[in-house]
Amino acid sequence: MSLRHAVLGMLADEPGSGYDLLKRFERAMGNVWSATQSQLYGELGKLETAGMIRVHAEGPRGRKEYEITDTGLEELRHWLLEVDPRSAPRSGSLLRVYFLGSVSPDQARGYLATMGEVAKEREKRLAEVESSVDWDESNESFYGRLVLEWGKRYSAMQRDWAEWAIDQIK
Amino acid sequence: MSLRHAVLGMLADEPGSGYDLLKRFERAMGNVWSATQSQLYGELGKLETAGMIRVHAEGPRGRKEYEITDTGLEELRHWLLEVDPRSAPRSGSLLRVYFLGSVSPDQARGYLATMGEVAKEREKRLAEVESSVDWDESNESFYGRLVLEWGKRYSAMQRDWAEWAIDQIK
DNA sequence: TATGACATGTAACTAGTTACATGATTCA
DNA sequence: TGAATCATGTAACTAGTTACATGTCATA
Repeated sequence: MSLRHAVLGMLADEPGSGYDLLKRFERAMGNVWSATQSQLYGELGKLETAGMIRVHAEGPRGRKEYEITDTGLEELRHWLLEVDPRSAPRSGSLLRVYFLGSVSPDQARGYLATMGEVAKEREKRLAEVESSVDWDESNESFYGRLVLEWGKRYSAMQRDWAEWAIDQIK
Repeated sequence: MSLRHAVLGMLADEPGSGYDLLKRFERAMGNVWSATQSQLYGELGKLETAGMIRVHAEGPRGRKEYEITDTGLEELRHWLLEVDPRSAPRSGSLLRVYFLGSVSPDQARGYLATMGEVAKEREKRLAEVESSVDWDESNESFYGRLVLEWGKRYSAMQRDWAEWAIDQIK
């Protein structure tokens, strides 16, 4: 149950409405987690019921701005420090590679080439994020940069691997 | 819906029972996808109803050995070649990094160190798989090796990144 | 005044997890 | 004969997706 913790983490950085959080998912955090609008509003409701967040301001158009409570902060820290971070790996694109024996070598190379392209696009997008975000001295910026660097290394790895893999298919 | 395709892909390599497939998930494919026993048997039932697999032999203890049908092979190829492989990224361990500002620098370093350890364990496990599997000339072996190489590169990247990240925290 | 961004919610579905339940076969 | 492994299934739950539904506010 990580959406819950993503929401708590974002609200620990700064309060915001469901709409705000959705933007933040799309923008900075989209690389490592995503959520649909529907799921997000549902989770906000549950977190409020559980006393982990509370409405601290209301705005126009029914806007409800949430902030994290002490209970919520406690839950966030518990998750960060005491819950085993290992999770079931789930990579659809790598899963496909296993089964490329079911198509022709040319088609297999084509698939791997697409994987390489996707990695390149990702690198490009991350470079844009890097230059467009104004990195201040906040914790959010600091750890955000660590995650960004991870994304860059990951994309580069994937690109190199895809090129290598294409060469392996005679 | 990738479990369905994982099952089709495995049965395209060779027929097997639910129990067999479960072993294969744990063993070779665990790095990129996993499934619970419960989910697997459910999916086998649905695939049989859909005419994508069929029971081709029965054994002791109610064992049902499935094989893929032409309809199933068609579905597998469709998925491999025509379905956009991009999927929502979902990395719980990286998500946590975003929020390390909510704990002390020491605790943050501790978390990153754990990530590095996990990567090292993974490298070790993959090395064991590499030496224990008998890599023949089959397609399954060939593409399996590509995936294994990906895992090795991924783990090495993660380990290096974790070491770098720890150094960033003053 | 109409368009686009802001803003929230619900219903119905698919995917995945955890726990329970049962029984057969092998082999030490 | 007892333990490990083989083997399948169901029930109840949580997580995530897609589609629908509604309305407000700013501004061009």
